[in-house]
Amino acid sequence: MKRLTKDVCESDVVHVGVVEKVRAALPDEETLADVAELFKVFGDSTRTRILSCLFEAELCVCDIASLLGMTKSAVSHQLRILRQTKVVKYRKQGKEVYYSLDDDHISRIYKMALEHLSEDN
Amino acid sequence: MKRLTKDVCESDVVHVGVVEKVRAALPDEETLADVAELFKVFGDSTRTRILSCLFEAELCVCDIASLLGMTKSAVSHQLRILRQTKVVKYRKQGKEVYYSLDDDHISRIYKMALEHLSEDN
DNA sequence: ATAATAGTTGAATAGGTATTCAATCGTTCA
DNA sequence: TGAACGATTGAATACCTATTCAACTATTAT
Repeated sequence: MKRLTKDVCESDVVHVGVVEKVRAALPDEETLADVAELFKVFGDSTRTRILSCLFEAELCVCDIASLLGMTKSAVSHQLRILRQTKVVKYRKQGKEVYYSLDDDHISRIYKMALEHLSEDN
Repeated sequence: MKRLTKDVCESDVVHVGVVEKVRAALPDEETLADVAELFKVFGDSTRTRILSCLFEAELCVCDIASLLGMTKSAVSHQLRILRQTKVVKYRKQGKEVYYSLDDDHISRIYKMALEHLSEDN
């Protein structure tokens, strides 16, 4: 994804002082990658739609598929990603699997985004 | 990205009552698409790294390229996305273009994500 | 045991996207 | 004016990813 090359800016015009200060303050690469990873999960409208359903109620795969007008397969693939990233949890009951939000950080972040979008119209 | 198919779940086992309640409570598609769009911007580690630099100081393209070890071109491409989505703003001074964060919703959302990641270790 | 249904999974495909490369624009300075 | 540099841009490429399709598992009911 990222690769070093020649043209990295060897100029003398770089603001050395500021740059060094900023470099020292940066979080480590791993943390930044984790942040990006978390946001990537939210950065898909199918997953966003699934989450907005689960804000309202615990639902089975078939319910979600019905709400989104999508196949169970497509929904299940996305639920797998949400499961792996600990965004949703599930319980099995009979033939059905019920999904719900794993913790409320999720809805806080989501609601903050909605707020952001509405405030600057 | 999304497409209707036959297998959408025509089953009678769907929880009709709950589903209708949830459907009524859902935000409109456009809002959900906007939310996903916003998160998508954060869902790339290059952009996350750029933002974490801009949390610290206003910087020119060359500074950022230097900090990330990337070409000015690659950085500029990502800055364009951040500009278009109103996440960063810029001012031109001489030959250089200085970038900074557009509003502080951005850092609030970002910091909430960091918090989320650290809390559940 | 068999049929039916809920859900999952892997492979294939199609669409999306980040980086590179080369060309270009705009500004400054000699 | 022309050279140098910061920055942007478009096209090409290579990688990533969401959905489809078909096969499969597990559970329930007849």
